[in-house]
Amino acid sequence: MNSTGVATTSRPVFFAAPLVDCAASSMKRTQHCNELRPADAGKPVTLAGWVHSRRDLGGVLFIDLRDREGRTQTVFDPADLPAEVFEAATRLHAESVIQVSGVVRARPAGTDNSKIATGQVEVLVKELAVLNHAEVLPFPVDDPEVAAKVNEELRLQYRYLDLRRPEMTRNLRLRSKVATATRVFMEEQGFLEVETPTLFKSTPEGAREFLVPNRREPGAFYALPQSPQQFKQILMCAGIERYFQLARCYRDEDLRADRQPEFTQVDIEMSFIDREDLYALIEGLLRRVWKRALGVDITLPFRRITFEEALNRYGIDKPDTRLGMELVDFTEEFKASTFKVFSGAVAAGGVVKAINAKGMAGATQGQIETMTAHAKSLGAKGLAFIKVEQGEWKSPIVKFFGESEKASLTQKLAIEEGDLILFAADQWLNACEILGKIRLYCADVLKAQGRLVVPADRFDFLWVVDFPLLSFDKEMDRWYSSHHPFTAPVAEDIALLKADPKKVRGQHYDIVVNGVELGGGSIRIHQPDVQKTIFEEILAISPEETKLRFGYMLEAFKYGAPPHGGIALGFDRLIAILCGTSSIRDVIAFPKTAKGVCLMTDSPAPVSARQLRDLHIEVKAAKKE
RNA sequence: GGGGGUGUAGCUCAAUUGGUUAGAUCGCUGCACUGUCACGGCAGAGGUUGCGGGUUCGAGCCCCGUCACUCCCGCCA
Repeated sequence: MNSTGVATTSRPVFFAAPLVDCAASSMKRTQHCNELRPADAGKPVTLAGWVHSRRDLGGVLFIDLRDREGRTQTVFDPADLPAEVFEAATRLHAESVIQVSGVVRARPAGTDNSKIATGQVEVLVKELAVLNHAEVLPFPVDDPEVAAKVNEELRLQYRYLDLRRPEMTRNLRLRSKVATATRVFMEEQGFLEVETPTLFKSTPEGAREFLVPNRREPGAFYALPQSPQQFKQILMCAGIERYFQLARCYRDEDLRADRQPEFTQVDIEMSFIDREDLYALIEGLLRRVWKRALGVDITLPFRRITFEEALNRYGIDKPDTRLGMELVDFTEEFKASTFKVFSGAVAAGGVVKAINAKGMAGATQGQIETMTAHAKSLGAKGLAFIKVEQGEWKSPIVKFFGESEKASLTQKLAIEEGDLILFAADQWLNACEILGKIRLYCADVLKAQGRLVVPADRFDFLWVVDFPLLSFDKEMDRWYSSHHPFTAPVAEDIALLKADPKKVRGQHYDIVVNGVELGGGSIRIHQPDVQKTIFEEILAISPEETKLRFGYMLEAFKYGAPPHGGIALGFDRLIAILCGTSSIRDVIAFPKTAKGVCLMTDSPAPVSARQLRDLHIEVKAAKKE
């Protein structure tokens, strides 16, 4: 096949490994498909890749050859080729894998293609090897517009075709780049990457776990870790001082666009630090990542906002500060209002808050109903609003407002023609959360109408701090950890632990960008007595239970535990933000559906009776037909 | 567990609101074509309208059930 005597060039060969196909092994590729330029004219080359498109003009045939790097046009001229080679080329389908040898030449004047990087040259083919003949595809991979709209079910079933699309390849490439940048940065900062077990022990707190049966002891199970939390703290006790890991984590909860049953965290833990050290570390890491991935210089340090302020101004603990439309408090103004819904809420210890959805006075009945449903889902009776149209305030409640109340609203909300004002009157947290949800809904509506434009390259980072350490579960009548039970209280609040648990702030922090919770962490408790107090007196876990579940940790803390803290960043979400996609499925090579199914391999799947017997498992549910 | 959306040719979508033989683009097959690059031209094939019931003279369209995908709530310490 190598009759043209294709020379080995001095250029670096893209893949050093030999091709598997024996027939073609004497003809390795010399360049990839995004490499040839006019300066290469006259060179004998060999390219390999997928048939991206074929243009058969009868006399002359063009095939665009594609590999991971790009595309190159190849030309088959029957005057120059044995009939059977030309014939074979005319029969090629899209996505067949071929290898061609030939000579590079500049394209004839006027036939350059400015859309591709190799558009000034082409390869005049002398030899062709069909390495794999592709059947007709279930969906096109060459047309970005059509391919992007293909039913996700098909894309997941034929994921290897989906991943050939340049958009998807780009995502995986960026993911790899960020993973490497992370490792390099953490290494520079003196961190050790330590792997922790994925066969762990069940820890009933938090997310539902995947259990792994074990054949040696009937009824005993491993669990896949929700995160390496406990191992990384024990590594601090082990004197590692600075640990990180790109850790795979598993949670058996219902899925979302940004949640998969298995996902990756950039997991970090450090000894002898306080919160400031951690903020600086993560800011440095994210600056490096943004620079490497997007070439963007992000501004440091990040803004900080307390949990309370985040709720007060944005109605959510992960604010998207790009959207404006901040919540405004009117508790004082409506304390004595004749509108009983407002004054009554204040009398009951609640607040009155409002937002101005600029330019949404034309909201449809359906949109108002959707917003009302949001409010009701959080326990509100209804949703009060004012439409400002034709210089008038159109609202069922405006008749209750006095002049000073109206003036105050106009001033504090900067009300103008075309605005929509929305109110919430309830207990503080609830009122904030209602308007927080409505604010996001309004932003979506305004974005769809083109009235709110958020630049794609804007990234609003912020630290959310001073979370309450504990939350109260009314149904269960007990306190539980807002974050996790190893979070240290803010030092000056420790005295309040038993007296007023609600007021205790945790040394917990979340990193948020554009309204997405990218990660969170905390300074941990390293004194066994404080930890014991939290477990037994606050969380009301019995000493026996504590010993059973966390005994090894409390034990480890007895023998010299350094003060320590850490954080975990959602790696998939991080990559999704960098790629500008809202679904992490687009940045995971082989994701699962919303029901946790892999459509390509058809897992999960039944196992044989023998496997079950070995594992001492009896399946009682009825078999599906 | 609950709510919304979607399901029609290999792909992406139509089908005048229950009425004749379910259409179009791309793809596919065939013909012709020597400078295309989303090649262009001519012709053709391709359908259990997700599946199962029901209402009706008549159902892609209405009703009930079911399956799959998707978005959201609950859940995710």
